[in-house]
Amino acid sequence: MMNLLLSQLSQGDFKRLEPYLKVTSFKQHSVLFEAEQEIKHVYFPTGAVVSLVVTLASGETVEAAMVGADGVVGASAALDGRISLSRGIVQLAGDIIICSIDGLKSTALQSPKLLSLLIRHEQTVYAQAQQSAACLAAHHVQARLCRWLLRARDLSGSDTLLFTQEYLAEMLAVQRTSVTIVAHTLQSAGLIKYARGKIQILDADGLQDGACECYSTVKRHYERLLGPAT
Amino acid sequence: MMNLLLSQLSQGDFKRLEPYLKVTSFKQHSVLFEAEQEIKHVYFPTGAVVSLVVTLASGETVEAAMVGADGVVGASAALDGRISLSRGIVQLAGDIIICSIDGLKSTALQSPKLLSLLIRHEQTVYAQAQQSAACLAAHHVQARLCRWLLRARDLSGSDTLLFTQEYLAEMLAVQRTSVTIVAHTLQSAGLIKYARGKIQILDADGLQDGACECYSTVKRHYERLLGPAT
DNA sequence: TACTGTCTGTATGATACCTTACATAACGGC
DNA sequence: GCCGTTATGTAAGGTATCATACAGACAGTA
Repeated sequence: MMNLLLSQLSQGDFKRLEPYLKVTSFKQHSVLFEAEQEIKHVYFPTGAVVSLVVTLASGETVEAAMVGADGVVGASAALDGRISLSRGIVQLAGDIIICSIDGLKSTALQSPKLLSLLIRHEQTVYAQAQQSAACLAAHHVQARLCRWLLRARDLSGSDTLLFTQEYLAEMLAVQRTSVTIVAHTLQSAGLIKYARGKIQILDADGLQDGACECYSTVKRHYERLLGPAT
Repeated sequence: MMNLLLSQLSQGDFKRLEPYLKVTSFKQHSVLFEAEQEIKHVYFPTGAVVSLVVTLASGETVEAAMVGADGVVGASAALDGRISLSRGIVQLAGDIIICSIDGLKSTALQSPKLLSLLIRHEQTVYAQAQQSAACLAAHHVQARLCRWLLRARDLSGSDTLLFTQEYLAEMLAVQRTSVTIVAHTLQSAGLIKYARGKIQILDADGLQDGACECYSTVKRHYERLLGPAT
């Protein structure tokens, strides 16, 4: 599987970027970078799914955005600033194409097409963050969980997701017991099936009915800016 | 008063941009653009303060970021995409320097300095959005109000702010009655004084003690990327 | 088989905030 | 000064979620 941004590059651009690329496998829960640290690499997931999370002084973490093979992590900071704004963690294990920030920046400044892709992609991530803000303020845990599962499914391309309720709780910024309750509800409704860290999505359409609008809003923004993600 | 981004441009860059600039006054609550619309202009506030808000299907609005003379609104979309991701509203009346998106884009592609400023600024807005997400998820109304008032004070440069509780409630994504209660508490504590849409900040340090970490986190991100805003 | 750690279920009281409703108070126009 | 409008205060019941605690179920290991 390839990364959707890289696959949109011209052959020439890709050749120019290629010397700086290196594929690496990451395990679930790996931390790619911490917030407010100098970053040295840019991450183009191919199989892995990465989340950008804010960490608060209390230790609590809140997810702002999720990126998979449809995007890139750290590109904006690579172009300028060079400091991460959030923590980047691997939600779902898989491969990531790592690129040096200097390689990306020099290539982007020579390739309007690449620069354009990065600028538009950055907007899709921004759109996710602002939608997360609205979602956390206005929507209930159950709708948020449905949204989250659908998003993880889209990015992983699989109906089986390896997440414990504990972990979901952290991502949704709620208590673990709250996740237990709504997960139970969703299972009773026949939408999902889960056991000990393994969640199967049985009825994606049903999940979408239960999800808040944020799922489709984020998708719409993405498709407008970068085309269908298939 | 000048815009902080524009004032960092070289004389040559500014001269190139100048033909596309036009100062306009905006009243409070003006809508600069709606979400998901084609944008034609970029906004450099000088006296005005602008908020970027997400509107949900329910009609509820949630603020993701606030920009004043320290920044620019719509620049990222101007560089590419050309579609707004959120609604832009004027929080506090004042002047805004309007620039055509074509003018900004062509100038930015010729001026690495301007492009760099825009890219770094975009990150400060992203940082606000993700912090808003965390804040809405984890922090109480009182701390959020303190944060919000301090931010509005910084951007307006004034200790007197013209906001009704109704309006504050919308920005904080809570009920008006909740604002009344915490505003009353803050007034009793001698931190603010308010009456019929006019809020005076009496003790900014006290407010900062009551505010959540998000206020200083956002400020720190900004200063790292663009220097002290003074 | 027993043991241990992890994951999930459930219960219970607390609480921040919602929702709705209505009362009071200030301002602006006439 | 009167009156409609807007802004703020307050009350009372409801609810989603928190916080904490503990119990049961499953998987891996010895």
